[in-house]
Formats: sequence, structure tokens, C-alpha cells
Amino acid sequence: MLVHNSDVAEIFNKVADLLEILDENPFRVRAYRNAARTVGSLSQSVAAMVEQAKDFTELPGIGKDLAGKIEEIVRTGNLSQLQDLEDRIPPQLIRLMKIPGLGPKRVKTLYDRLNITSLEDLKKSAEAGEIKNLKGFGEKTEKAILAELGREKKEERIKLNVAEEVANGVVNYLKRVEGVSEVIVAGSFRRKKETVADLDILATCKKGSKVMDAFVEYGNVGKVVAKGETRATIVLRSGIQMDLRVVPEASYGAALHYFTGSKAHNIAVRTLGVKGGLKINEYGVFKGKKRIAGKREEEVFDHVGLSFIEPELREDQGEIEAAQQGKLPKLITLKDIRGDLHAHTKETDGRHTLEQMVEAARNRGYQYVAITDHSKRLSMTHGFDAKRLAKRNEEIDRLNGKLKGFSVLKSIEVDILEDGSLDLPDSILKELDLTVCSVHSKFNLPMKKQMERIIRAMDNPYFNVFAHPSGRLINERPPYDVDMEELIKAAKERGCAMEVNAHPDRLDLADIHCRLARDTGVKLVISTDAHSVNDYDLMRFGVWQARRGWVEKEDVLNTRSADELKKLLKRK
DNA sequence: GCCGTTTTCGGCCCGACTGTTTTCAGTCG
Repeated sequence: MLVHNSDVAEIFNKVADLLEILDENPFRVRAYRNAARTVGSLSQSVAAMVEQAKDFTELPGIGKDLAGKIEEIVRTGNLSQLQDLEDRIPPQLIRLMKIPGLGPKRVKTLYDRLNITSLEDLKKSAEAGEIKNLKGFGEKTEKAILAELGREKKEERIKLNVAEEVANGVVNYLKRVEGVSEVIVAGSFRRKKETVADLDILATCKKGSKVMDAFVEYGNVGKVVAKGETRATIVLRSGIQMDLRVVPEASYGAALHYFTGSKAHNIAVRTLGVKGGLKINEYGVFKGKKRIAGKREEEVFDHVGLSFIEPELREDQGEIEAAQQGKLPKLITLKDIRGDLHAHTKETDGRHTLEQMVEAARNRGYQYVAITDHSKRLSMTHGFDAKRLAKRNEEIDRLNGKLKGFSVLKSIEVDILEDGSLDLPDSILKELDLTVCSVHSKFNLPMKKQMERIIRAMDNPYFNVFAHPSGRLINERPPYDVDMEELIKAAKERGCAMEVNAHPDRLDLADIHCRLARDTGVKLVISTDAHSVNDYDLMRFGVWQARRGWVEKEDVLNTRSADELKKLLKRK
């Protein structure tokens, strides 16, 4: 059986949960959680690393013990320690901890005193009024549990475009409140994670401002979870949770750093502070009782000997060390993008004509656009056959003859068929400036077959860009079963580029694979997969995703001029 | 369970809010 990194992470998280319920040393618990995070965000597969006899203790937070446990999981699919724990305490208790307000201590009490192990048990006891009599519980807690159990479960994380819309709404609202100066959304939204769990808003204001009152009265509030002097939590009717923190202006930078996270990054920075005799919290940087910095975010980094780290990098994935050594990447920006290399027209499943798509690309200052309609296999989109494509190429030649300082690139989004052949003959593909190749069928092939299929397609000398490489749709469809590390290697060997599909439903490549591609030397292309003129606006999401993968301008083909681009696309 | 320019033991980031207490534990981020 093949063990995925996520399997290892899940087992470590379970161990951590159960140890926590058993009231074990919290630092031991943290060690398991850190290990889960480290393995979970590794771009290489641990299974392959075991095969290659790699030393896991070189990974941060993995010592001899955990390294052995990773190997055990890879070899057996299980961890005997977890089974021992599950003999001592029902593993279903982990589910109870997901209820807001129930942590390890209370779950343990519920189990010890009322023998509650399931949501059903919990509901029965709450309805019978047994919970409020337990020590540490009360009337309100019991009611809150019942309310939570009755609520529709909505565990999905929020896509970045939805989060952005909600964030803009609340920021504009809060900025109009009297006495408010700064309002910014921090947290994973500022780090531009592909999905976010909630929105963390930071504000500064003058004394006496009613910003907290205004916040809990925001138009779409479904529930006020907490409200204090400096912090409040609300849940919108849509189910989105928002936290507001208010700090003095002098603390803005320290608070912004703190609330941007990630948690792991913060811990690492604070630990550096401790080593330098400093205390860092959301109010500033302190030497003894004296605050020595905090107004600007840069100051926090300064005082622990780091250059400024962009929010997208703050995951404790090597950015601290890079900042210490002055080796941070110079991340790509939206301005670096000179053209879009994935766009559809009305001829297949887009909404606008060739002329409209070209005009819109010119108007936003691009130097080129690749028009990539579907190929015939996607019959429902009325995909192009060789004859129609030849005619389309003529149209583009005519159009290019009229345009100055702008190129329309002849292209196609060609289907990778089940046997690994491309959906159009080489004789027509060779007439194109580039091909964008993708999988749109047979998503559930076994990994070996899926890999053979894709790599065989890459063998075709006219295969240029592998589009939305994992095939996932966020919250809707998991990736097809492939070993992305191997695909990236295969792309490198053959001179193929990989797409970072900017559509917020896809964001495919994932951040860790952007980074792996860059480290491997595979060129990237950031494209919107536009199906209308407005979709070109989605480019920012792709750029953010690439930035999370440490990607620089030089790693991305569509930061080059059209001529340079064509040269780089040529395969040896 | 990890880690080490205060190194093999004794630390491990830090604070706000709620509910249940009567000074604080538990939870959360």
C-alpha cells in the first residue's frame, strides 16, 4: 500500500489529540502536531524518502523517535502507539473536540463522568440536563452545546475569491466608523492561502471609538460569539467567522505581524526574540518592561535580525533561515506578468469572441495573449478539430497583421487522451506557437496508468505547458492520483513547463508544488484559464499562489517578451 | 518529543474572552 504524507500527518494529529485528552505533557503534544505539519507540507513523499533511506531527523522538529514512527507508518500503514492509545481511550472522543468550546479537558470530563463518547451521547445528556451539573460546566455551556449540535455543519474552508469579497465589505464598513484609522485583514487571508478558515481583522482607532459595537452590528451577522474591549468574534449568516482585534496605533506593526501568522512562523520569530533577550507580543517588542518597537511590522523583523519576510512566505518553511542569510527570494509580482497563456473564446466554451478577448488583453497592458480553445475530444464544448484550428490560425495571422506591439499567440488547450496521445495530429500542433495540454477525462485511473498517460503525452515534442496539473477543484474534486514530484521531474527532463492555473476554484499547481517545480528548475506559466474578458482579472490569485511557492519573476515564462517566450518554449 | 553560542537537562510564545468561579481554568487563535 502507498502511504501519503497526509496519512502520516493524520496519524500524528490523532496521537496529539489523544495525548491531549489524556492530559499528557503539552510540549510532547506540540511535538506531534509540529511533525504532522512538517510532513503534511513536505513536497516530497515520505514513502519515497523511506525507500531512498533519507534521514528524517534532518527535518525541523523530527528527532530519532518521530523519524522511527514515520518509517513505521510508511512500512505498515499504521502506528502501534496510536493503537495502544486507542485501547486506553475511545478515539471517537476526537470528534467531540471539534465542537467549539469543547477542548481536551472538558471532553475527558464528559467521558469520565457521563461516559459520553459520541455526538449522540452528547446530545442525549445535554437534553437530559446532565451536563450543566458537571464541575466546570454550567447552564450556558450546555445550551451552547445543544445549539451547536443542531447547527448545519459547514466545515468547508472558504475559497480566496469569496474571502476577498467578504473582506472588502467588512473593511469598507469598519473604515467608515468614527475614530477608526487602520483596518486590515491579516491571518491566512493576508498570507494568500488558497482557502481560509476565517477572517482575522486588525484595526487601530482613537480612544472612545465605538468600533467594537459597530462590528457586532455589521449587517450580515448571524451570531456574536465573543465581544470584549479589544477582541470580538462574529459568525456571519453565511457561516463565515470573523475576528476583530483592536490595538493602539503604536502597536500596529507588532499586531499585524502577530495576527498575520502563521502560528508556526510566529513561534519561530518569538523564539528568536527570547534568545536575544526580547519579548515579542502583539503590542510590541519589549526589552524588560520597556517597549522598544511595534509601530511598523519591519521593526519586529529588524529586532530579531531578519530582513522583511513577505506574508506569503510566513509558514516556517525555511523563510526564517533564508532571511537570516539574506537569501529570501525576490517574489514575482502582478506587474511582472506580460501576457495570459490560457484563454477561451465563444468558439468553444468561452463567452466572448476572439476579437473581444484580444482587445481586452491589450487594454490591460499585456503584450500578448494565447488563445487556447478546447480540442475536439471535449465535444460538449464544440472543441476544435484540425480543420477549424487551421482556419482559426489564419484568422489570428490576419489579426496580428493589424496589431502593433501586441501578439496573438496561436495555441490550443489540447486534451491528453487516455492512451497518452494528444487529441490533434502533430501536423497541426507544429503550426502553433504553443500548446497547453490537459486532462479532462478518465480522472480515476490508477496512479501507475495516470502517470504513464501523462508522461507519454509529455514525450510528444509539441507538448509545451501542462495545464492545471493535478486536476483538482477546490472543495469539489480531489486531484487525480499522480505523483507530482515525478511529474515535475518528467517535465524537467523533457523541457515542458507547468501551469499555475489562477482560477480560485483550481489554484493548480498547489503552493508546495510551485516551490518544488522552481527548485527542480521547471519553468512555470501563470494563466487565468479565462472564459470571458473579466476572467483576466483572476491573474492575481495565480501570482499569489506562485509567491507562496517562493517563485521569482525569472521562473515564470509569461514574464518574458513574446519573442523570448517563443524561444524558451522550443524544446531541445 | 525536540533541542542546544546559557548544550544532554530543563526549558519549550503569548494573550484575550467566557463561564464558572470567587481568583481562575479552559478554550481559542
